Parts: sequence; C-alpha cells; structure tokens
Amino acid sequence: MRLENDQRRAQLLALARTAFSARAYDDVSIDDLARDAKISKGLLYHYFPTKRVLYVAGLSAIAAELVVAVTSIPADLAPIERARAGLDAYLEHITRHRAAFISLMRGGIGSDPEVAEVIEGVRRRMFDTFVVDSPFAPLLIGNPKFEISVRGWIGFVEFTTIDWCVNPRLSRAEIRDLLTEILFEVLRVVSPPVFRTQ
Amino acid sequence: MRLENDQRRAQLLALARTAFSARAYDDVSIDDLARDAKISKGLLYHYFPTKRVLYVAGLSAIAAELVVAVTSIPADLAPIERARAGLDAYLEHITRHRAAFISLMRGGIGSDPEVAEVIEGVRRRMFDTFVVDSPFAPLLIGNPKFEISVRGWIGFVEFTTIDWCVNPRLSRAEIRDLLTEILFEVLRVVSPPVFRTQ
DNA sequence: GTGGGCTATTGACTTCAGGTCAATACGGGA
DNA sequence: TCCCGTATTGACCTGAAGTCAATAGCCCAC
Repeated sequence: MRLENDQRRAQLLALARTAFSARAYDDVSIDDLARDAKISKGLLYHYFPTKRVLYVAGLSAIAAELVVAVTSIPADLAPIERARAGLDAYLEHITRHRAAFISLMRGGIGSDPEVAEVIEGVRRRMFDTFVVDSPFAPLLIGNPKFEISVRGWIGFVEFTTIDWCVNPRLSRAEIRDLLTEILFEVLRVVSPPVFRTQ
Repeated sequence: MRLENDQRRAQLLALARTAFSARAYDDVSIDDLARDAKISKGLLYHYFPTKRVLYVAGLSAIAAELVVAVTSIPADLAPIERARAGLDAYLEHITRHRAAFISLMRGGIGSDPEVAEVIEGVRRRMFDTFVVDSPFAPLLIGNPKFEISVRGWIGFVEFTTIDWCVNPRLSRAEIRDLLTEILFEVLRVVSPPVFRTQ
C-alpha cells in the first residue's frame, strides 16, 4: 500500500519504538521491522538511512516525551514543591512507559555518542528544571561541588527509578518524597552556610 | 608459535581487555584481535566460543580487580572511615584504569544480561563493603527505604565518578569526602531516629 | 629414532544482517 | 493520455561472526 511520506515515516517510527522498547538493539533486525511494516527493506532505508538513525529517532521521541512531562509543571511553585511535582510527573510518565524508559536509560548501544547525547539532553533538562530555574540558582551555578552533587543526585534518581520499575517496594509517593528529601539534603550539604536554614 | 593453553588464553584475554577498553564492542572485530595475537581466527574461537564470551571474560577480570581494590581495606575501621577508605581505593583504582572503568560502567552491550550481572556484582560488593559490614547494618537491612537509598547512593557515586574521569574539577580527596559526607547524610535521612545523632 | 596419539593451529567455508542501487509501479497534474 | 516525481521493490554487495575438517608440532612408548 502506498503511503504519504509523513505517514510512512510515522508508522516506521512507531514500529521501531515498540520493537526497541521490547527487545535489545541487536535483537531487532531491519528485516523484521520491514516485514512488520509490510514493506521492503529498501523502502525502510529510504526513510532511515541506517538502523542506528532509526534507533536514535525512536529514542529521541521517547526522551522528548519524558522531558515534556517533567518540564510542564507550574512555574510559580516554591523550589521544593517544584522538585516534588517534577519528580511526580517523572515517575508517573515512567510508570506508563516502563519498557521505553528502561531501554532509554540502559542505552541499548552503550557507547554510541548520539545515544549518549540524547540521554545527556534529558539530564540537562532535568537539571534545569529542578535547579537552574530555582531562585537561589544564580548563587550556586559555577560552583563545582554543587554542580557535581546535583548531577550525582540525578544518578541517584535514575538508579532508584530503574530499580523501582523492576521491583516497586515503595509507592510512587514514597519514592517521590524520598528523592525530594535527598535532593534538598544534598543541596544543604554543598551549599554555602547562608542557605543552611535547618 | 605454539603456546600452552593457559598462556594463549591469558594472552588473548589481555589483548581483549586492552581492545575493549580502548574501543567500543562493535568496533573491535574478532579478525582484528586474531591478527593482533598473530593467530588464526579459528584458534581464537577454540579458546573463546563467542565474541561476547571473550568480552564478558575481559569485563569480569576488570570488575574483579576493582572489587579487590575496594574490599581490601582494614576491617577494623569505624564505619565512616571504612567508607572513606573504600572510596579512596575506588577512586585510586579508577584513576589508574580510566578506560577500563568507563567501558565497564557504560556497559558496551547495554542490555546483555551477563554484562549486567557483572556490573551488578560490583555494586553488590560495594554495598556490602560500605554498609552491610558496618555495626548498625543488622538494624537497617530489610528496610526498603534504606536499601533503596544506599543503592541510589551507589548510582550517585558511579555518576559522579564517570563525570570526574572525564572532567576532574575536584581533587580525589575532595570527591572522596563529598561522597562520604553524602552517604552519611543519606543514611541519616532514612534511618530511624535512634541513629540521628547530629 | 620412530611411530602414534593428543592438542594447538589453520584457512577455507557458511551464515546472516546491514546496507546499496538500478529498475519499476503508482498517482496527480497538464 | 501522457508525463514526471516519488514511493516502492528485490536482487545484490559486504563485512564480520562463527564452523569445521584437515594439518602441524610435540611428547611419550617402544
């Protein structure tokens, strides 16, 4: 069946997302995908020049959705509420797209620079959402200890979240509150004394 | 040149470790390795039945060395000193085997279960070293919030450490102390009030 | 020393998946 | 109805993983 460029592209992208979420990169063959789409392999290569490009396109779409979910929270919240709401959105989104999230974060192709860049982009956006946009950020940005700690906290979140996907021993609210609390403890540890209100 | 089984095996393992540390899994070909070892490809397959097995063998060796480095610290230290010493050994070892460490943690084959198991083994050993062997552990083990937090902290460490390898903005001692401090803050947050001495 | 057997070693072969390309089918506009 | 652009095909190429029957070198019994 002949399809318009955009429709065919969207169909292939959707198929790829499903396949790469369910199976590992190497376990998804282009022939399989073409067969699923009921087209020839040549046509698939007409739309995506390499398997890796197709994979990255799918991954980017997943990442973009995650970023939208996390960053579309009210801007006028207090820092701690902002973090809590962002984490809530993050966890909610992940709950609904478990397989996609895991394949995103586990990085099907460990060392591919483009894949790394996609994941890094998600982290940067999270960093911005949780910290840069907060009122005291201007005083913290540029402080290595601070920046390193916040990135470390993001590692904490990713780790915890992946564990949680596999084996949810705490409720979403509990995880959210735990991560929030730890973020602020971390900030307290690395902040200049002026911020240590407790 | 004809070699004894063990020697040939060791030679191939060493070559593989070097190659896989320097380049990505897919960028290392069996033909290359065989050529480097000045043997035929068939012989290589006589020693390691698949490329993946060879890769995992190299990775396991790297992981084992890291574990040895971290766990061979005096057993009679106070918990906080134990953690600090363990982290010091960890960072020292990583400094000396940067490429190997990064290839271990980035997981050249993201979704391979055996690779995941190797990395998971390292984490488990670190968990044990830093926490289980400490005096108050019996009261904390089994508490989900606690276990999740410590695993999260390990994520914090891995993240921070990889960043640090690429862009060392703090000294090793500073990173070590930061990670130690954060571990104890995390423990404080999730511990029953009885442990909150500060 | 020599013949026999064990094992390290070879190299040509197979397989399979990613990627290429010239040729074709289809549809809309003049 | 013809023409042209583009979606589509399928046969082909390539390179790397993995196989295997055959060989070469060494040690030991005689």
